[in-house]
Amino acid sequence: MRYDKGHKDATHRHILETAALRLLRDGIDGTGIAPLMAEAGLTHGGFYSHFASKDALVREAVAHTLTQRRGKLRRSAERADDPIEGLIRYYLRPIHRDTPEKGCAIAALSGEIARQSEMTRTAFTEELFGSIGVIADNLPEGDAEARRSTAIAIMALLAGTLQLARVVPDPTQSDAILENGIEAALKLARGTSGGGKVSTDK
Amino acid sequence: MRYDKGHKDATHRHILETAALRLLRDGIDGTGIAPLMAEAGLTHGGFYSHFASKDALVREAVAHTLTQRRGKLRRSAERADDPIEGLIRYYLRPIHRDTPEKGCAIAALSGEIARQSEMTRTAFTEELFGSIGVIADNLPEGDAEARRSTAIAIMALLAGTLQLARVVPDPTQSDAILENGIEAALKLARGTSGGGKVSTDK
DNA sequence: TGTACATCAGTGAACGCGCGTTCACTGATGTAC
DNA sequence: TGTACATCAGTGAACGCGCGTTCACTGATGTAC
Repeated sequence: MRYDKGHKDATHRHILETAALRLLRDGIDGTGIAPLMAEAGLTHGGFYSHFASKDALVREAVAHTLTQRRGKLRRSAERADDPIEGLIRYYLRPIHRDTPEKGCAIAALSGEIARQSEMTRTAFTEELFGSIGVIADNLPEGDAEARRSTAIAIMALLAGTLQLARVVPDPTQSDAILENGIEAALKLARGTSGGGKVSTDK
Repeated sequence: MRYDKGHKDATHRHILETAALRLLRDGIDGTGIAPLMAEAGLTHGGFYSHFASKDALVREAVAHTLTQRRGKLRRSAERADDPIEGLIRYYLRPIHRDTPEKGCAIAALSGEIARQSEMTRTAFTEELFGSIGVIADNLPEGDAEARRSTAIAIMALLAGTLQLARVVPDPTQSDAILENGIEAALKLARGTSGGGKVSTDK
């Protein structure tokens, strides 16, 4: 077809973005090459002129979406009066539970990523620590090392909370899990110095 | 063959236990009926005289293993001087990260369970709250409601931490995540009243 | 006690299907003359 | 400016394979007589 310059790159990115949404929604094993390419408006044969393998796609798509979402996470903190509270409440929004393709790749995929090739796990780890860095940057107290430690725990708590909220079918119970996760994350964020505004002060 | 009474029940349980290990190790999509039955020393055709479907097996196997492990979790608390610290340290042992079939089904499977039938999610939820109950029973302070809330957060933090530790390929970094999870879980467990023995008191 | 038969847990071939991957091909367009 | 050709992103049939599920069958043993 001899498309104009940049056409292939645009297609590549389009496949990547389509893949990211499907991976978040259906998981790695649940995402087939042929249906994915069809959703991107292409036929499956062309896939291998863009990616060496499904594993390579997963690696690239997950890194792509995590890098992109990291900016959204950062802005959710900047937008709020209390940055870390803004970030936590943004992450645990009901829409991020109900629409996994809008939610976090760490919550949606870390269980499956743990069973992938070391190359994929390494790529994921880099992005993971990028997101942890955004959390650390918005913590109100402590030196860099202490904030990093707290940020790791908050990341684990947020991802774990979103997963449990997705498992529980009853909406009321699931909402309570999200609210509970917000309170606990704030407690971790505010350290040993106090209960914060969410918990009932005396 | 006309096996003696109780033989079928024994086989059923044997399949269930073999399935639980494979599910924890390979995930739901990664567990095939034929290889599973072969590992149990049977042929795959017999599967459907024991279970109505793969979905039914998953439901039953995950419930089975979670009920069983709940006892181990409870004993890990009873064994320790500080029950909740014993429980947390038991859950986040490196062997539970390195050998998923010995670890927690909530950490290994909640990502995939979120995509299963509502029937399976309901069964899983019941077991989930059973485990949360064990954590709540071992918390040192607060009324029943407060302990339950804290227990939910600790459950999410522990499962999230184990998942992140499994993703990260570097052993030193992964160990640090586990240690960090222990500290954070203890902080949540000990509430607003103090830093506890793990964090550096002044 | 000895024989005939009913039972039913387990067998293994077969089903249609979707998977990841390969490959000979197409055909629109940029480039060379 | 007009024609011939090279390029290469995308096509679609085909590959072997493992999946979940079905089903006619086997054969050891408990039971009936």
